[in-house]
Amino acid sequence: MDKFEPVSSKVDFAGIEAGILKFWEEEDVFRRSIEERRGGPEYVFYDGPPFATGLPHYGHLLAGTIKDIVPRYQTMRGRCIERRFGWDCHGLPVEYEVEQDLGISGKTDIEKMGVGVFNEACRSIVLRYTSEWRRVVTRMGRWVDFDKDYKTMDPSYMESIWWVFKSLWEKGLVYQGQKILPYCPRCSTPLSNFEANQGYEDVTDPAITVRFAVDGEPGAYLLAWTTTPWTLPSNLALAVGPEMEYARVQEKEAVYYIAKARLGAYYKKEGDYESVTFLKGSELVGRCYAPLFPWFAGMRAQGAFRVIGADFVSTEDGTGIVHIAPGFGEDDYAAGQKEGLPCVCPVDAEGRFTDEVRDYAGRRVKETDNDIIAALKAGRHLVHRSTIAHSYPHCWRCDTALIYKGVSTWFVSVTELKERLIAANSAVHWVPGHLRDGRFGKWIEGARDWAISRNRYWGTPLPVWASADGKERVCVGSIEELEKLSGKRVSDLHKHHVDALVIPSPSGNGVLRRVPEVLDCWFESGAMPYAQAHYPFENKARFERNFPADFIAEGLDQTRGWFYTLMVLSTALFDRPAFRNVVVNGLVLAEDGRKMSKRLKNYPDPTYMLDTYGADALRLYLINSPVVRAEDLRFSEEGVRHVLRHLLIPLWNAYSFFVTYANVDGWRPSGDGGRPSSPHLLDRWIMSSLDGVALSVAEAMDDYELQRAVRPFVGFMEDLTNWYIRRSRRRFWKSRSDEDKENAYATLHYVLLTFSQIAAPFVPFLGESMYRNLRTQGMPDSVHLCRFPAARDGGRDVALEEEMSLVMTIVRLGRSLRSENDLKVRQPLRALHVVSRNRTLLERARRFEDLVSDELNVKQIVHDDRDSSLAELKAKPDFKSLGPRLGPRVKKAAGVMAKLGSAELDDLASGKETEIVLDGEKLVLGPGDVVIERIPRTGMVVAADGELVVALETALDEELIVEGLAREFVNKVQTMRKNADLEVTDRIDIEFDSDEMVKTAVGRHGEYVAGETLSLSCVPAVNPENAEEWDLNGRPARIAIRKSAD
RNA sequence: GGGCGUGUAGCUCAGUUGGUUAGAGCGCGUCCCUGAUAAGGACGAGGUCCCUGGUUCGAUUCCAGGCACGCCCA
Repeated sequence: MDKFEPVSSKVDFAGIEAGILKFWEEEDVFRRSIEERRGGPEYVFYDGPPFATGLPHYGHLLAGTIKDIVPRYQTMRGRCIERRFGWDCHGLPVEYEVEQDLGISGKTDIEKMGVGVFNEACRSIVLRYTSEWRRVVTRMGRWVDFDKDYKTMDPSYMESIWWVFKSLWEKGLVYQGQKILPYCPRCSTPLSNFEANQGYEDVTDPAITVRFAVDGEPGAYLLAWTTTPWTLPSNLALAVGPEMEYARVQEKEAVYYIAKARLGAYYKKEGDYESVTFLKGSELVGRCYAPLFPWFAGMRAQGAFRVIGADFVSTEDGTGIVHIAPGFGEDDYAAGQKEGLPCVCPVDAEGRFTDEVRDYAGRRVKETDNDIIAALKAGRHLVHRSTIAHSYPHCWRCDTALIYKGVSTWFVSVTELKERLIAANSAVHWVPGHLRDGRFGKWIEGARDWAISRNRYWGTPLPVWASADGKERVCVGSIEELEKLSGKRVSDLHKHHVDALVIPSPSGNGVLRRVPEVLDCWFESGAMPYAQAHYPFENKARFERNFPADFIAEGLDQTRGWFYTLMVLSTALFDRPAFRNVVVNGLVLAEDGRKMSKRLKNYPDPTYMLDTYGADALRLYLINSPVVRAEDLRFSEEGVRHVLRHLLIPLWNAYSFFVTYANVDGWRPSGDGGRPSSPHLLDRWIMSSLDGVALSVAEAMDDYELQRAVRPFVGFMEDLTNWYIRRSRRRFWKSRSDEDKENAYATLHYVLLTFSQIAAPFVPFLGESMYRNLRTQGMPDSVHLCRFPAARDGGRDVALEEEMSLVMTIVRLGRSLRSENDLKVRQPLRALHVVSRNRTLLERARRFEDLVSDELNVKQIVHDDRDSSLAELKAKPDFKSLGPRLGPRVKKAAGVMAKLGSAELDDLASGKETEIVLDGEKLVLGPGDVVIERIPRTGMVVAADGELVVALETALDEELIVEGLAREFVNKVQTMRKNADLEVTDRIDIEFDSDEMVKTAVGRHGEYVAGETLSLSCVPAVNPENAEEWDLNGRPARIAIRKSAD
């Protein structure tokens, strides 16, 4: 290979990416990037399993990008990182889909058709989108192993879950209890609270006020308010706030008790009742009342139907007297427990009244509201009836209104673990950091016991076998154990297989059968660290060596999901967090700030984005945004295009520039592609900047701050393309090869090659494409097999970087002066004055004299240390220094300093001390106490920045004008060359016609014109053929170019 | 109602260990450049740094209380 692959400046990123994907696959690069690091330090990554019931969206692409960048970077730091993809296979979403597919609904239907049939149907659909996922994830450039993926329905995975469960069981952390949970009557299952909260919707419900006749006070009633009339048959108590004020309202025919604060809501004016007296809630506590319905009236003997005191009673709405049904509300249940009340729950698994409530037996509870209200009215219990619009939870999957009811459920006692959870969490590095003690920390502190069981079918069964009376229980922790206990072969742990197995009672009392519940899929994903490794049945030593994970990354929604379940299980099992570093990403919203919605079509299709802009642009756009710090991102196609235009294309152009000229010159890197030792200041500067970038990127990546890691790219791209290459272009173009040209090539080659390595984790395709072409012999065939470029010790030359930034300031000021004075850069000027009292600064600027004069097209740079003639000096206090010293007098001092004379100002500017008088007191000012401002004197072509003043000599003489014309002429010819699509190496012949001045200019600067335009001849002609009209600084010209014969 | 986060230019976002002159990109206007061309440069307009108090010589920054938006929890 004696040339680089030609690189066109016209670039098709999507096409390049396709080629790189093919290369990765054919050369097995991903696998090699792991295998080559075997034996080295391992870096452990856990991938949170998605439900594959839908297609990946931007949220997945974002998380996937983070999950790719960090391991790619760590791989380049020498770590060995396995990345297994995972699939969340179990759970309600799948069951729901199958119900839809099969056209059935609810537990009755499922059991009628057979759990085995149903579960196998579930198994058959869970993986149906996996190939689509694989395609998109791969297209994004993410390296993750789909072949060695883990599935939560694998027998080995499920066996480990059993081991986890049994471990908790043995630690006494699992218990079965009754809890009031949000319950979906359609799915026949309790939901966790965080699931219930996913489905709040605004609905209108009945809101009725009913009266309860007080025992021993004929005609007196307690008023209670409820939005769930169907819970009234189960009423067992009424609660009041003991400290709250209540009113006893005397109406014509009855007496009503109601909270004083709620009087106004029920009585518009005082005349609505006859009289009113007040009493404290505590005075009502203990009074008894008559039940509304007969069915549980017998409970009176057990303490029901009396007034109790409770602290949750509020007067925000209702009557300040709360109807208590312990079977149907969390507060109610807790109050009931406290008061020793019985608990009734006459509702079956499908949300229908049981036979206990005779009148409504078999009917869905919500559907009985109206009949119950009618019955109450008939019984003269109803006082008021209206409706309320409020937010009420619905099943996040099937949209059915949830009910709250007591359910027999298995729990992990998280409350018992709380202190240990907090301790484990304190060791985790969260990005952003506030999550640790903020949202996640607070969540743990307030954690309640975790309901882990589901009364469903498609999930890992609880490995508990119990006797009919529930007194004997055996927890099984492995397949082997189950085989031994049941005497049967076991190959599948799903419900329809293991439910058939019975275990003989250890005490000889018949057989134990498995309890019906399956585990919540959150329990399964939380067990992922162990289960994906089939721990402890396999990989024991390896797992223990590599636990916890170094890194995970998911969305903010996992605070109460995966992050939490991972933490609970790892703490329960090992008293450690399951991950050391976690990057939390925010929500990707549509550009209009709303959620992305397929229905609204308010976002561009990911595939279209990938095809149009490429994965690298999309990745970089996502990463270079606050969404990697858990903030929201409004996704905008414009933003992706911006990344492409301002980062990727400039980089590509720089690369294309290099390759094009290197090939023209037949330049090849000598040696190993290591850092060249050029004496040229530009070369040394760009390499120093590059070191700075490598260092910043590494630092940010080591802190897991991805946006910070990407930020230096922007500045570097500016420096490289807009300064280094532009300023160095001539060094590449000059026809003679010499040492300087060699240095220029070697430097740019080194910089591009190194930068391809720095950028590789972020833009893996572009990085790879550049690297593959630029790499030298002996280097790995993929950039992703390289070591990340570390900033070399002493490689930085910070002084040089500061110098260059000074030079850039001078140039910026000079350009600004030209622009203000309408002097185009092509017009040479006599001189630029660089003026500063700071000799060091002048000295530094002097080193780049040639660069500045060339850039600003001036014949001479004049350095001077006297700035007073160009700019007026003004002094202001340096508040940082003088503020603490003078305190309140600092403002006065500012006034005095504003009036300083030129002699004093001169002294201060020259670094001498001076005195001012403040409140009659002498005050010595050192140079550190003042800030000197330079205000360019009006009427002069002067600009200032800090200690620096720059002035431009604008007078033109004949020589300058002629030279300007020559430049103008060259410029037009170049435009014509380009319009004619000539190669940069093509030679041309020029004929032109213009006035004498132009002819003089072309004649006098003939060599320059020939060199710039690669013209073999350039002659005046009377009427040149195919000439183009031009205006050269106001002089008409006709120019014709023709590609030379040879 | 509670928790967490966010609030800086028309838009997207940096920044501020407290220092009197708050930045970038996009967009807009004027001009320049045209061998980086899906570009580039200069200049300009555009800001009560959400509000109110407090601490301080000095607050966009720290503290307290509000407001708005988002997410989470009730």
